[in-house]
Amino acid sequence: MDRKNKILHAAIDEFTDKGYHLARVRDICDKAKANLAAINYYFGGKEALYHEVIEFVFNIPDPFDLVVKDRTQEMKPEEYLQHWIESFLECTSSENPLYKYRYKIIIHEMVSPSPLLPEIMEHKMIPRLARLKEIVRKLKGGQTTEDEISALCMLTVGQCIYFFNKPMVEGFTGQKDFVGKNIKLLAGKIIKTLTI
Amino acid sequence: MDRKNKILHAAIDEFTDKGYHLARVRDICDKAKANLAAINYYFGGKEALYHEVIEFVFNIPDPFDLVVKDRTQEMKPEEYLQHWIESFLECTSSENPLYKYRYKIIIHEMVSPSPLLPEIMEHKMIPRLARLKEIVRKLKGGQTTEDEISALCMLTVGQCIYFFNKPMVEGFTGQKDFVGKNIKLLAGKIIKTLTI
DNA sequence: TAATGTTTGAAACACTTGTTTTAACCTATC
DNA sequence: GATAGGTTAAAACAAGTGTTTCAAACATTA
Repeated sequence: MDRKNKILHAAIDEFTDKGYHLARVRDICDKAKANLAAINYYFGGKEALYHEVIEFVFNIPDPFDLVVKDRTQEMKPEEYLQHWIESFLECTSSENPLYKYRYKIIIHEMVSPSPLLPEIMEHKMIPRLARLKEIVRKLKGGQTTEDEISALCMLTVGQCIYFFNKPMVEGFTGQKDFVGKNIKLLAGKIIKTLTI
Repeated sequence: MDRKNKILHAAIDEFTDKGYHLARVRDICDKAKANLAAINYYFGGKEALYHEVIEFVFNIPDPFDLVVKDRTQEMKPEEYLQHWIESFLECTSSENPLYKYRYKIIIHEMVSPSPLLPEIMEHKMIPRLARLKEIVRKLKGGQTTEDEISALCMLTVGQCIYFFNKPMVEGFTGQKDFVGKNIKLLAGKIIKTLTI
């Protein structure tokens, strides 16, 4: 792997772990075994590097995208949402860090926004949530209000994303892999939020 | 209000807003109109000041405590949980910042832990979650597994705490006070997670 | 009032952090 | 091999950040 790519991947690690503000360019260079000046040489600065990290991370296809592919139209809403929720939970407990990057970035941006949040919001998050909304509307039928659709979507996301809270889940259950062990149980409960 | 108290309250503002690492002692002093050296004079340093902030914030009685008081034993689990959830949602949308402090600290600690997280976890959070667990166990009866009880509690907290995400909720619904407007709707959905 | 202890304020200190500079080091092309 | 263009490395810079210093100001009490 060339140096630029090594820096990019070290940056992904650092930014997803600490968030934009607490990430340190010196730590990124150390991880990449690169000189401090390399970030500015290759990327133009911390913010520009973060921008490339965002582009990379939000283009990683997650397990859900792989399962669903182009079958969105032919899938029943229940089936689609079942996959959506299980994939989400899998990401929170997966050994593969690739699947966690996106959500880690989102969580950091929600708590300590970077200068790039408006862009991420507009181009990465709103479109994704809009697709979820569409499917939930299909599931619930025409008589359901817009507010109720929004509420259902957010309750679903809230239930899933909470399990990225490693210290919380471990502190509360005393278990290291509670989510991985209980994906079916959790997904079953969450899908009921939507179907009942 | 004496200077020490003014600093404490400015610190509460700053720490709950930015979290421990991104809070700036200079900003706290500016807010309190105090000299930079005052923090070290009165409190002994940034971390010691944060410690006092934690003690203060976690001792503010929230709306739930006020309603329930000593009636925990005589209340039906359903009633107790109904209050618990509605109070939580009220905190997320309340005009009164007092009720938000605790949750803001928790969220920051989960995402970017401070040196005080282990203490907060042990003395402030685990006991509170244990009480919730107890009530949920009472509600679900003896045949329910420990993992299912834990799952239900975390799904409940996850649903509630998600609504502290101002940028998320506003970006997704396009509304400034979605939660305040829809507390009953949201609480109704969340309580179903537990009762069905 | 004088003496004592407490509080305040300006400056400086030591360290961190993103960026820039400048020279040395490759490497491909003629 | 000489040259030019791209790459790397060490050092320095400027701004930020928690802490400390020390003398002045203030308040309290004998």
